[in-house]
Amino acid sequence: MVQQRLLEIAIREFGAKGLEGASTRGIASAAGTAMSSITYHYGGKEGLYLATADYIASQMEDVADGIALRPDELPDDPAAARQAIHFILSRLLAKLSGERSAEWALFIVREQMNPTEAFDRIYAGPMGRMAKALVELVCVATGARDRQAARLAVITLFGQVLVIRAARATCARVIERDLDDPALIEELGRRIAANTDAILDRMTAERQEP
Amino acid sequence: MVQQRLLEIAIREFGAKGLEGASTRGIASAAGTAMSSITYHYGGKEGLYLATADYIASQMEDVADGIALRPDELPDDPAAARQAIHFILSRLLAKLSGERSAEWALFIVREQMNPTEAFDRIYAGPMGRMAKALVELVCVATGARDRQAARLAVITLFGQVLVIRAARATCARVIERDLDDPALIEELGRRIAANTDAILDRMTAERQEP
DNA sequence: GTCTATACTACGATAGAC
DNA sequence: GTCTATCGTAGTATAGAC
Repeated sequence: MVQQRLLEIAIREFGAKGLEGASTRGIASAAGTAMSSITYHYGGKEGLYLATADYIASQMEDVADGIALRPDELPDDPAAARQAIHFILSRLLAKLSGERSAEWALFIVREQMNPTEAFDRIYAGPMGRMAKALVELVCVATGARDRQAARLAVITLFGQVLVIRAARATCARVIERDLDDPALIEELGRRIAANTDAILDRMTAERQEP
Repeated sequence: MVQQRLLEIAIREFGAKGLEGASTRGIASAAGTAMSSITYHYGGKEGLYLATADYIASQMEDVADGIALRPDELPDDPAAARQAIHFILSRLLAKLSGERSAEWALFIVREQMNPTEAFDRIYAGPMGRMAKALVELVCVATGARDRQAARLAVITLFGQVLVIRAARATCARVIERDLDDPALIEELGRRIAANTDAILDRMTAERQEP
């Protein structure tokens, strides 16, 4: 399918060079088609850019696959909530450390720092649902009274996982090992899980004596 | 100074569009000079790109300013080491949450995911020294026997801070408040400090019963 | 040291053949 | 639905005026 090939290449090109920097000619020729097919299918460069964001959002569905994210599905006892947090974070780590995430990571990070309509489309998908679910789960797991504390905790928990992708070269130098080694990622996952438990324990304690 | 103006604009342009995507004409005209002055001063586009990396590294000196990073200057008792970790992380948070870091952040993140010689130059500066120092400090603070555990912890600690820049739009949506608000950043700093203590405590405990 | 002038390649959009 | 052809604009590099 021409359209699918165009979108796959577009993720890489827009990720590497941005909306302005990327060239429709380059994308089209890499996809083995004529430039004018972008005009035909997406109306132009901006149209392809937004379609790429939608495509990324749809690709993220499998990260959330099998995870209960709907507010009414979330557990209401602390232990189960904590387990759900561990599950989501380990799923995210598997995704972010995988080779394939490298392709759309730069696209998303660019939108994170300089959001356009494309970010709205990405966040409207599994990403936003996962973020909302994590806040709820942290509230349940720690019995937090104010949501604000849970929100701050969620972004620090997420940061622990994000770093393997967003600061990949630094991680490689600090750890001095091949980041593609599954054993290393598993080790990092255990570290993150232990950190998460330590953080949630402390937040539970904070609740008693603030 | 023409060269300084050129470098400031180059950070933004290369950050937004990468080496290929950015245009020397665009950089030169935004800096109010002719394109050929880039050829004169830096030999061409690649030369300017590497000079931009050096410039970023030099700009990072003030993040490390006043922080003891030389191996022989590091404290050797756990409490002082822990305090030094807190100090470095809070300094990093102040820098990464500040408006000015937005400019070079994309340049660095791009190099993180797709490292070139430019990353070597950046990492050779304060960034690499800070990473090395953090590993040592975590070892001292927790009495860790193996360095590998300390290395993994350092990248998760760093991730907590990095997230405010690398996933800025997501943070804004999760927290539902203005990320430029200094009070919010202070609140986040307290959360990170508490998390860090919880993590270091747990690592110290892990050492006794592994 | 900074500029203009020039040569050549590549860009996005569009019209029209098939 | 996919292609080629063409338009006007913008890209890098280089040579040379001042």
